[in-house]
Amino acid sequence: MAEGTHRARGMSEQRRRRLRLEISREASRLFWERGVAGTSGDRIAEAVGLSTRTIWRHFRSKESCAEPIVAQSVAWELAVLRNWPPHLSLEEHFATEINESARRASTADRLDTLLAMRMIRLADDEPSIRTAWLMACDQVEREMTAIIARRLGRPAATHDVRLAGAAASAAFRVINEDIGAAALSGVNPGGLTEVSARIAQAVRTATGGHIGDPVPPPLVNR
Amino acid sequence: MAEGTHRARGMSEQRRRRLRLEISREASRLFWERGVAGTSGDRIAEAVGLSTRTIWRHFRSKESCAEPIVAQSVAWELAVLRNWPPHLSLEEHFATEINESARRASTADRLDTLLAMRMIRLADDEPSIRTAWLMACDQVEREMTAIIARRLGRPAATHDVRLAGAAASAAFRVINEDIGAAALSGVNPGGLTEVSARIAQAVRTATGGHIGDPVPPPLVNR
DNA sequence: GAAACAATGTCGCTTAGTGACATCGTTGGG
DNA sequence: CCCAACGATGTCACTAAGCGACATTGTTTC
Repeated sequence: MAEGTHRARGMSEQRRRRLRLEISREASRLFWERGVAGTSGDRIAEAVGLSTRTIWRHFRSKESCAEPIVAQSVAWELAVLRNWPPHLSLEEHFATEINESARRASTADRLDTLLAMRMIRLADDEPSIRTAWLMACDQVEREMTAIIARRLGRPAATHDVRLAGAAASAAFRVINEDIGAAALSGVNPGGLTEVSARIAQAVRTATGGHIGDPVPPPLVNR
Repeated sequence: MAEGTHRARGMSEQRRRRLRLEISREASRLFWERGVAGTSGDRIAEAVGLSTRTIWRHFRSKESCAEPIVAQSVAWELAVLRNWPPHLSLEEHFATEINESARRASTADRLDTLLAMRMIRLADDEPSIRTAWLMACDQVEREMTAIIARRLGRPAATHDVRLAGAAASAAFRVINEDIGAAALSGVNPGGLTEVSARIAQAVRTATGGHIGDPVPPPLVNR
C-alpha cells in the first residue's frame, strides 16, 4: 500500500486534455456550421465517434465544449508571458516569440486558431457561447495574475496585483476580440511588430506602467 | 393601420423589469439556501407564485435568474458614474453619492444588496452562477465604455476607449468581489472615504490616468 | 492469463426549456 | 354595458440536456 503503485491513476492529464480538445474541435465546427441551437449533444458525439454519455463525462454542458479550443488559442500567449525574461520589454519579447511561433506553427495549429476566432465571433450573437468565452477569459485572468505576481516578486493575493491582473487580462481580451474580428473579415490585423506594440502598450497602460518594461535585476548578490 | 393605436404594446418595460427582479429575488434566495443544483425551475416558480412556463418566458435558463439581482447591485454604481459631473474627481463624487445613497436606501434595498453579495460569493464555487456574474460584468463593461467615451468626448468604438472601458470595469469587478467577500464574512469593508478612494485609484490606474480626475471645461465659448 | 482498474457504452431517468393552444383580465369602442 | 382585441399566464405534450447505475472492453501488473 505504502508503495505508490498507482503512479498516475487514470487517464494522464495530457491525454484527457487531448481528448477534450478533439471533442472541442468537432463541436466548434458544428456550432459554426449549424449554430449552437442546431447541434445536439448526440451530433457532437457522432462527429467525434464517442457515445453521448462520454461527452457529458468530459463536459458539463454542450456550450462548454467550445472552451478548450478557445482556451488553447490564448494558452500560447500565456505561455509566452510565462517565460518572459525580466530583462526584456513586453514588445521585444512578444515580437520575437510571435515570429518564432508563427514559423513553427503547423497547419493543424492554424486550423485551431481559425476555429477559435470563429467561436469568439460567434460569442457576439450567441449568449451561450459568450459564457464559454468569458469563462476562458476568467482562467486567463487567474494565470495572468500569477504571472504578474511573479514578475513583481509579490504574492498573488495582494490587492493591487489582482487589480493589475484583471486590468491586464481585460486589455488582452479586447485586443484578442479585435484581432480575431479583423482576421475573420479579411482585414489585415497588422504586422507582428504592430500587434506586439499594441499589446504591450495596452498592458502597460492597464497596469499603470507596472508591467511591460524590463525589470531591473535585484541589487543584492550582484 | 397607419394610426398608432398600439400606444405601449405589451407589458411596460418597467413592469417587466420589476417582475424579473421579483423572480430573481426568490431564485437567489433558493440558490443560496439549497444550492443551484438543488433548486429546480418548478421550485422557483412555486416560490414566486407563477407557473414554470412563465419563468422560462422571462429567463432563458435557471442560472440566469440570478442576473437581475446582481445587475441591480452594480446598476446604482453605474448610475452614479453616469451623472458624474466633469468638474469633480471620482473620489469626491463617489464619496458624496455613496453617503447619499446609504442614507436613502430602504430595508428592501439592503436585502437586495445582501442577496447580490451572496450570489457573487456563490459564483466562486458554482460555475453556472459564475457565468451569470460574468455576463452581468459584461454588461457593466459596455455601459462603462459608453460613460468613458462621453467623459472623454470621443466615440465609444475607438480602440483606446474600449480598452479603458474593459480595464476600468475589470478593476471595478475585483473591488466589488472584494468588498462583497469582506462584508459577507463580517469584516468591515472600510469607510466610505476609503472605499471611494480605492475605487477611484483603481480606475485611475487601469485607465492610465485618463479617467478619475476632473475634466477641464472646453476652452471655446467661455 | 487473471485480478484490478480505468474508460467507455447502454439504458433509463429527471429536469431544463419550447411550441401550441386554452384561459383570464384588461382595455377601448360602439 | 357589453363585446372585440390583445397581451399575459396557465396547461399539456414534447425535445433534449445531463446524470446514476451497471455492463463491457481494454490495458496494466504480477
